[in-house]
Amino acid sequence: MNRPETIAVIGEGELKQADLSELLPFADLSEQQTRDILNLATVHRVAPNRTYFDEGDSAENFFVLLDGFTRVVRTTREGDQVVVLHVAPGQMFGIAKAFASDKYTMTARAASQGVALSWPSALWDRFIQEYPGFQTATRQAVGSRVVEMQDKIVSMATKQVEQRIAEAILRLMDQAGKETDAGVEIDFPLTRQDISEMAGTTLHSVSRCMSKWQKSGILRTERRRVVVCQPEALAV
Amino acid sequence: MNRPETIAVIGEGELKQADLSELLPFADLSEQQTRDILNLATVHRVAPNRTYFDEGDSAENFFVLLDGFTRVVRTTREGDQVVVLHVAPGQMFGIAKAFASDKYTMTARAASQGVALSWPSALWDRFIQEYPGFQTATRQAVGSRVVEMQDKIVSMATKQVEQRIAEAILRLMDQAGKETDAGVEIDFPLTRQDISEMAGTTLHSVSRCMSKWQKSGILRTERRRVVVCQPEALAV
DNA sequence: CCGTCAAATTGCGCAATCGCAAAGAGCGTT
DNA sequence: AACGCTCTTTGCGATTGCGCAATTTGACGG
Repeated sequence: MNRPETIAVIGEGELKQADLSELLPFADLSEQQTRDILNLATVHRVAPNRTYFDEGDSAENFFVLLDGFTRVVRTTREGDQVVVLHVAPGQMFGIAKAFASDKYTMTARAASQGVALSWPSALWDRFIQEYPGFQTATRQAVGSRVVEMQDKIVSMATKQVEQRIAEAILRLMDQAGKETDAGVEIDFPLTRQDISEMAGTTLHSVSRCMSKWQKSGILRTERRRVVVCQPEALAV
Repeated sequence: MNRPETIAVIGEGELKQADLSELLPFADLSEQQTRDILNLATVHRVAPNRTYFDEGDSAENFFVLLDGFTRVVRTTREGDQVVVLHVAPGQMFGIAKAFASDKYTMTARAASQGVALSWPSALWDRFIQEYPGFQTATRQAVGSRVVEMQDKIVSMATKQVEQRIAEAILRLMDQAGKETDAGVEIDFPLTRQDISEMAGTTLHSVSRCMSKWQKSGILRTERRRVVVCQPEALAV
């Protein structure tokens, strides 16, 4: 994995080509190309729980996440939030252009302090034509997100709450797992409410489940922190 | 809407450009181009409940549905089927190429007798380059299906079974509704089991709901047939 | 060090929905 | 016309998971 923090820390003026070239969408570019792309980019730093963009906004930009995790969320008329998918560093999001849409259909909310680059949507087609890896990267982005959504639908249709919670945690582990001596820790603050929004249930059920797992030693939790000790026990 | 049956009925040798040009992916083409595309196409006729392709198959072709309805389905290890989305005539499906994938991730099963055209996936990139409408059409196809999946996820996470069943029926109405004097009829055979797979519930719950609706005059059903009399009553 | 607030835990009752089983109905086939 | 098949209906009991409320815990700011 790339260490995108370096970009974030050193600030816009000093963005290095080396970093960008590790991002999938911009692989295999010349130095000059990389520099051009960076010159067109805007850097966003978003505090936890704030949004990169909101559902219904006109889709002026597309993004690549450099650091932090982002939840892509939909809010119902009743005010329930549902997490439709998760974005990890290195991935694109807000790619309405790939859907021939001029509005974002969901809200992108930072799960933890986040850094992203964005470009005006008007550049989308130009990037596709000029940069060979971009087309492929967008397809892969779309593909993996479609698969993620499929899995979620199947899971919600057929699995019980407990299994769905387990799946949500396993997925977070994959995306944001950090090895520690006690087990794999999920690398950003995570409330029961957050998990319930991913699993499509209530925070109560999540709390009960996780208490039970804590008792049997499968995982350990403190406030907003989760460490998974026995991932096998969560997988069905 | 186009009347794709004409294509189906008259057979491959006589496919007419006029029909193809009404399909979104191939809008705005010259006669010569249309002819070229048709020459490369294969016609598929698929009986109800048979598949165009199966989950895991290598994605050799992409399809455009001409006639009939198709369910795109995923099967769980336990054997439960979940309908992830529905394809109506004129739409593309099996577009693994748009997801940078070389395998189908789902099964496409004909809900009713169906006719589709297919092309080898190898032609995908060529079509995108050569035919202006194709790129846009694929983006729209992907976009609308992503939205459909989003809606489904939100719906399954927040709505009760009864509302989900109602939504499934309303969606079918939109896609396959045929006006009759009694109301809008869904234009292909549809079992309780089918509906339950769409709504993510059991056929029993579907049966109960629909009996209730039948009693209050909201809809009328016979074996495998559904006529919706008061669509407003189903919308929340 | 204390006050305040958000997050997490837990018990209890209830409503929704599943699962099973049995019976009935419609349709095509022989 | 009878048979067999699939689809449908319905009742009932078992569970799951939700909703509410009270309590506890931990973090943060002053």
